Amino acid sequence: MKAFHSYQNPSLAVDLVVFGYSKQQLAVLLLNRKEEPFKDCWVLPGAFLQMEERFRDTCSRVLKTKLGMDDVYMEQLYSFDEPERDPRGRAIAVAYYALVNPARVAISAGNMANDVAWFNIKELPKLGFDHHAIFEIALQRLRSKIAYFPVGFELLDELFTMPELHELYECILDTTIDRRNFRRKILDSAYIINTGNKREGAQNRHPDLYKFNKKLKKNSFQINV
Amino acid sequence: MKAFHSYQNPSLAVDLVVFGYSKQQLAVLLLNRKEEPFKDCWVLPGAFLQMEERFRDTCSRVLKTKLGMDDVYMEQLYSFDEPERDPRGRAIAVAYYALVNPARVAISAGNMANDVAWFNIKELPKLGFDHHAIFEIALQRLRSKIAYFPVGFELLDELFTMPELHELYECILDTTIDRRNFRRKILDSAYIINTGNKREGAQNRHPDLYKFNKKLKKNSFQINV
DNA sequence: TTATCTTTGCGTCAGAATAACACAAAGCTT
DNA sequence: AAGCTTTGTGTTATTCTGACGCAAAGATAA
Repeated sequence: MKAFHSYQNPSLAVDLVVFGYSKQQLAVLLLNRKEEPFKDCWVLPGAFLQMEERFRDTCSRVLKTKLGMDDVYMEQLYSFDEPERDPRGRAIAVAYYALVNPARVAISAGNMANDVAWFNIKELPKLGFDHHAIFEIALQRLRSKIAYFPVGFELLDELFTMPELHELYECILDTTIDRRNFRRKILDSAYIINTGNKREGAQNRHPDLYKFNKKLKKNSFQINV
Repeated sequence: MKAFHSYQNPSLAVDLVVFGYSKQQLAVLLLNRKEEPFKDCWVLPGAFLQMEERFRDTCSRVLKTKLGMDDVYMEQLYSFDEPERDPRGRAIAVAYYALVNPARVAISAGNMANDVAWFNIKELPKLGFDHHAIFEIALQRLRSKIAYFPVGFELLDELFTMPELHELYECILDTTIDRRNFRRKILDSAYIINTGNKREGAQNRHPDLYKFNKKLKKNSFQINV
C-alpha cells in the first residue's frame, strides 16, 4: 500500500457491509480506525486491491483477517466514485455486502479488544468517509433481495425453525408480517424443507426444524411489505 | 491515456451498453475497433477514466463524442474485474447501461461511416474483450427493471400510444403479453397519462396519445413473463 | 352509401393469490 | 387438571390475474 496516490489512476479499494443476525437483531460489522483520516471513527471494513487480486479475493482477505471467516456469502453492490469521498485523494470503492452468522464467527482476539464490533443497524454511530451512504444502499439491497430470493438462511444456523425465519424477515424488512401467511408463502416456494425433527428445549410447543432446500422448485417468491 | 499500465493500480475504464428501440426492434450500439487488441472487432463503446472524472462524466463524454447525445438515461450496472479481460494488462471496467431514442440521435458524420452501428440484439456479432458478458448482464437488468419500473418511455418519443408501449414490452421481454391485461396494469399504476389527443394518420382507429407521468401514484407495478 | 376488415378501447368472468382471522394441538407453569 | 403461551393448520372474503368477448373508430372496397 506504499503508493496510495497513483498519478494516472485512482486508487482502488473494496468496502464491505457485513450483516449479521443475532438475538433478533440485524447488525453490521464496523471497524474503529486507528489512522488518519477519520482516526477513531467507525468505518466499514475494507482494503486496497492488491496486484492481480480480484474484488472477491480482497473481500475474502478482509473477512479472514478481521473475522477469521471463510466461505461467506457475498454480492457486489455498487461502485462509488465521488471525488471527495476520500480526503487523501481520488479513490474508487467497489462495495460488497456479506451475510454471516455471528454465532459461527470468532472475531480474532487481537481485534476483539475494541477496534471491531457489531452494531445494531438502528443504532449506528457516525461513520467515516461516505460509508453511511454505502451502508444505506446495502441495507436497501438486502431488503429487496430477501423479499424475493432465499438469502435469509445465510444469516441463520443450518437448522432453523419457522418462527426464527419469520422473525428474521420482520427484523430485516422492519415490518410485521402475518405469521400464517408468511408460513404459507415460504412453504409454497419450497425454499425450505421440514427435517421432521423438532427444536428441543423450546419454551412451549417445540417448533419443527427446517433446512434450506438447495434445489428450489420455484426460483422466486414474493414477501410483500 | 499515455500510461495504460499503472504499476500500482489497475487501469479504470467505463463500458457502455447503449440500448435503442426503433422499428419494433431492440438494438445495441457497437463500435468497430481500429486498434489492437481486437482490431476490427465490434466492441461496446467505452473510455478510460480521466483525472477527477466521475463514471457518469466518462459515460456522458462517450455518448457525446460517439453519438452527439446529451441527457441520456443511464444506470450503473456492475464492475468487472477478471484479470484476463484485457490482454494488455489488468483493467477494471465499470459498466453502465443507457437507454436512448435513436430517432433523436444524430450519430456524428465522421463515425457514421462504418465504425459505429446499431445491432439488433438478436443478431449480435462476436464481441471483443468480455463485452458479450457485459451485454448479457445489461439485457438481463433492463428486462427485470422494465417489468417493475417505468423506464420504457426513455426509449420512446415523448408522446406514445398504448400499442407502441405494448410492443416495446413484448420486444424487450421477448414474449407475448395480452394487450388488454397489459393496458389495465399500466393504467392502474398511473405510470402514464392520457393526453386526450390521438395519433393522426394511423392505419385504422387512431390510438390515444399518452405521456409519462412524472409523479407516480404507485412506485411500482409488475408485468409478469 | 354500405359492407367488410383491422385496430383500438373497454368490459366480463372464472380461477388464483392474498390478507385477515379462527382454532386446536403441544408444551410449559401452577 | 386448569390456564397460559407458542406453534401448526385451516377457513373465508377480497383482490388480482389471465383469458377472452365485443363494440367503436377508421380505412378500404363494392
